[in-house]
Amino acid sequence: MELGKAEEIAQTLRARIMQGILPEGTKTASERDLSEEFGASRMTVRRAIDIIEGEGLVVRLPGRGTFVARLRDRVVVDRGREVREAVEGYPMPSREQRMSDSFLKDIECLGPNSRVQFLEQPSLVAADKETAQHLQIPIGTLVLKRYQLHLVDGLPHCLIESYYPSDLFGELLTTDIGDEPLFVWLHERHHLSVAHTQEVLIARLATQSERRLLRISSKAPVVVLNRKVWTEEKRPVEWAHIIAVAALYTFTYEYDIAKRHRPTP
Amino acid sequence: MELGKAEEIAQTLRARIMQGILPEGTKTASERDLSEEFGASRMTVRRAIDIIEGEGLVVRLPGRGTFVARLRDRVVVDRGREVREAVEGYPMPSREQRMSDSFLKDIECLGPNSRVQFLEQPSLVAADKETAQHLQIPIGTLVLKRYQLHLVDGLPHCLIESYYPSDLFGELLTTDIGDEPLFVWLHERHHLSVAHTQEVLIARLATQSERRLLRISSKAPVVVLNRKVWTEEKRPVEWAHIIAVAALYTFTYEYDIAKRHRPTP
DNA sequence: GAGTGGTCTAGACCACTAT
DNA sequence: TAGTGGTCTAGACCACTCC
Repeated sequence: MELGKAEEIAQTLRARIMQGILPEGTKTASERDLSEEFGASRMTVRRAIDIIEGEGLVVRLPGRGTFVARLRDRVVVDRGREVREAVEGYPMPSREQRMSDSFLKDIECLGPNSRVQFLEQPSLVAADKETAQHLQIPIGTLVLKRYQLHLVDGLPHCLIESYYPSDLFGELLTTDIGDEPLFVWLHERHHLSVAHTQEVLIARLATQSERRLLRISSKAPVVVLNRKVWTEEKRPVEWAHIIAVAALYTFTYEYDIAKRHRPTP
Repeated sequence: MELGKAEEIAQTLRARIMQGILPEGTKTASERDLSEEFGASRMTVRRAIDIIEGEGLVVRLPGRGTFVARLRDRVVVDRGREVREAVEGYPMPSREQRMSDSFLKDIECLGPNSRVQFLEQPSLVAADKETAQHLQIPIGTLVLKRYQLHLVDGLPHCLIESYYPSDLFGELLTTDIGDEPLFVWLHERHHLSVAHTQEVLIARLATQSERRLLRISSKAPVVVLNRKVWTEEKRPVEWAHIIAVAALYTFTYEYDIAKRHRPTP
């Protein structure tokens, strides 16, 4: 098969990383050096690195260099385990690399070496049309807004913009719950249990502002995950917009299939 | 905020599409014309189009031109509806744009104007290590392999490479079940019901071969969905590797949260 | 044959990081 | 100050589609 020059270079670099010639965390040769080595222009080398960056093999840090990604850092978001646990006999997916293994710890959990940076101070804002609709409240109602950047080992992993009904969560403006998961706090404080969630996933290229915050290049894809959480009483208590660096995440969904064996006519 | 020139051009094009100045299906100005209009080099215009292509706003057809994507063509893969149906009172996600609304119709279903192209004739192949592990059979066991390209309105949407135990599905080598869903056939023929599934999603840039088959550019992301399906008897009956053009898909997952309100210590 | 997107070149300047 | 990645330029040739 005919390969472009950039694709050829990408394959060579890929092989070097896979074979351990370039170990995890290593700084690769600079783009200028690589263009000399491969007899290609720098733009072509950049396209090659774009490709393997999109695959999550390397991370680019402006001003510093390009580094081989630590594969173990890919976060496994594991959903529907409750279902699996209820149905014995199905093999469990590999546990290594797992950062979160319960909904409550979740994508928002703090793993080792990870931390959360608030991009804005949590505040009360008027719900726009979309937020109001999802939280089932009138437009303009005050809601608690949080805007966070999650980092692992200092590397940005995801952006979370989330909205909560202020009557339940408003006191978080003045109260610090530390590392306690939000929904654990909700149960202890208001005796409300989260019971149901809907997640809508889309993958696309990052926008300029997302790229700046997540420190990724212009060709790196992100996964946009819009999450809605309801309590047992069917009250929406969270509407979150999560932007995750695609190369750093794996999403696992596991669920039972309805006993309905024919498509509806 | 400081925007690059490419990002600026992307925003302008985005606005033209959103405001209907460039309606769905319209052919946009050529890259050369746009570079003249914006006073930018063609490479910069290409990067701008890369961006909005990654967002799914336009589709590039080599030799023909760049066309405004028909947004309604984004396929909504809707999972976990069984759960929602069992829990009354939760609002249903919007139905418009929905192509598949049941697992059995699923990502493999044929919507209007869609068709499946077999890239290889279905055949019996020896299971490699990965396939054998997932189907819980010895390495080298013969399995039925299917390799398909799914198109909607002539536009490639996804690639599906799937493996099935040959004792159950082997006769499909010589039997054509037409449009009947595979698992409906399985139930009618062998009285086996699919009961459980696991899906692992990753988003990344497409490889060269994927790009060729799916006719997308080198910066367009894809969603890789590895799916495993079990019967009620906990027997794996499918191991599938699905490559979907990210810009053409939305994945919706909806499920109940276990009644466990504390993270494990 | 004219027009299109796909790829590549050989430079250039910038902002940032490290020393 | 030297090195890095980020961006941009003004060309070039190719394969493909359409007329």
